[in-house]
Amino acid sequence: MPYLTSTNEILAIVAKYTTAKTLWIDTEVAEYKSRNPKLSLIQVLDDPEDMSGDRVYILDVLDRPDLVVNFIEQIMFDSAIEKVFHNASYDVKLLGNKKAKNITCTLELAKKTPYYLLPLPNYKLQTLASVLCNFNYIDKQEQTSDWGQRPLTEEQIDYAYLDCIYLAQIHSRLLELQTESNPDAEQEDLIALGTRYTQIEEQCKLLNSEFEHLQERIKKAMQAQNVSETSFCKLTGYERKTVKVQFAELVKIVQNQGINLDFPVTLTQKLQKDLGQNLEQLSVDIDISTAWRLTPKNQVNEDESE
DNA sequence: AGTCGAGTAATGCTTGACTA
DNA sequence: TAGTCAAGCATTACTCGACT
Repeated sequence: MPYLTSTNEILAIVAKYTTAKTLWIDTEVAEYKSRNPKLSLIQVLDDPEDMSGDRVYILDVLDRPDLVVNFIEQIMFDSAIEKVFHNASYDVKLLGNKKAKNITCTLELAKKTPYYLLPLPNYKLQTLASVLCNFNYIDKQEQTSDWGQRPLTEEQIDYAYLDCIYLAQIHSRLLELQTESNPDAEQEDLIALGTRYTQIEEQCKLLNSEFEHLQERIKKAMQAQNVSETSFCKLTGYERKTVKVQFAELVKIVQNQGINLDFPVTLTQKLQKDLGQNLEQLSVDIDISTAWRLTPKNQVNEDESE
């Protein structure tokens, strides 16, 4: 895990990365609580197979805006290079923001994976690494350490490069899960799917009804007993505020005050009916969409059907 | 601490089955 | 044919969790 501090070395490796197809990237930030967090490290891996860390380069960019700008322009803005991050929105904000191209976020990939295929208590990098790739004993202590200090400790460097390794491994496992869970709709076995569907339908109903019932009872009971927290759950109430006005009054004030306010209003069936003939004078926008609905058939038993 | 998208719960709307 | 009802959607207002 080469740790690079010299300008020339960093420029050279970034130049090399411009020909990469995919890069796995993580950053460490100093003063993250302040209003102006600054980049401390950019860790880059260009070979997902590497588990030794030899291919993770740690670029020290603390107080080196020139190097950061160079990285952003050479790598982040290049749509030919796929950049993989965990919770990309955080890192990308410091690395070119909206103009960054071709970003992949493993957090989003993981969340998109159906829960039953990837049942996890949370989607932290650490959790994904241990469940998906069997990396246990991950120490996250350094995450909140002082990334603005120099020299960095050995532990900090170790932590910094390991995150990239986890990232690449997680990414590849997530891609596997994705292909597995997104089969070609043309090729699906409708019989097998239907069998499974009816198989769990009854369980689903039973569980759901009990679950919802319990939820209601607990809510009611906690309110009645004035308990806000038990060892199982907590109950929080909040006020929902909705501001309403009569339509006629709104129209009047907009006209009288010359307020620039215009937006489409959905004409519900009731409104359409109320408008009656007048509807024809309006230049309505009609949006047509198809909603698909699955209705299970009651499988009739062969013996009973006669 | 700050951000931003995703999740959640309540509420209202639409639709289609059912009835008379 | 019109009225009623429940299931399923859509929308809204708010919270949560991920990163450092």
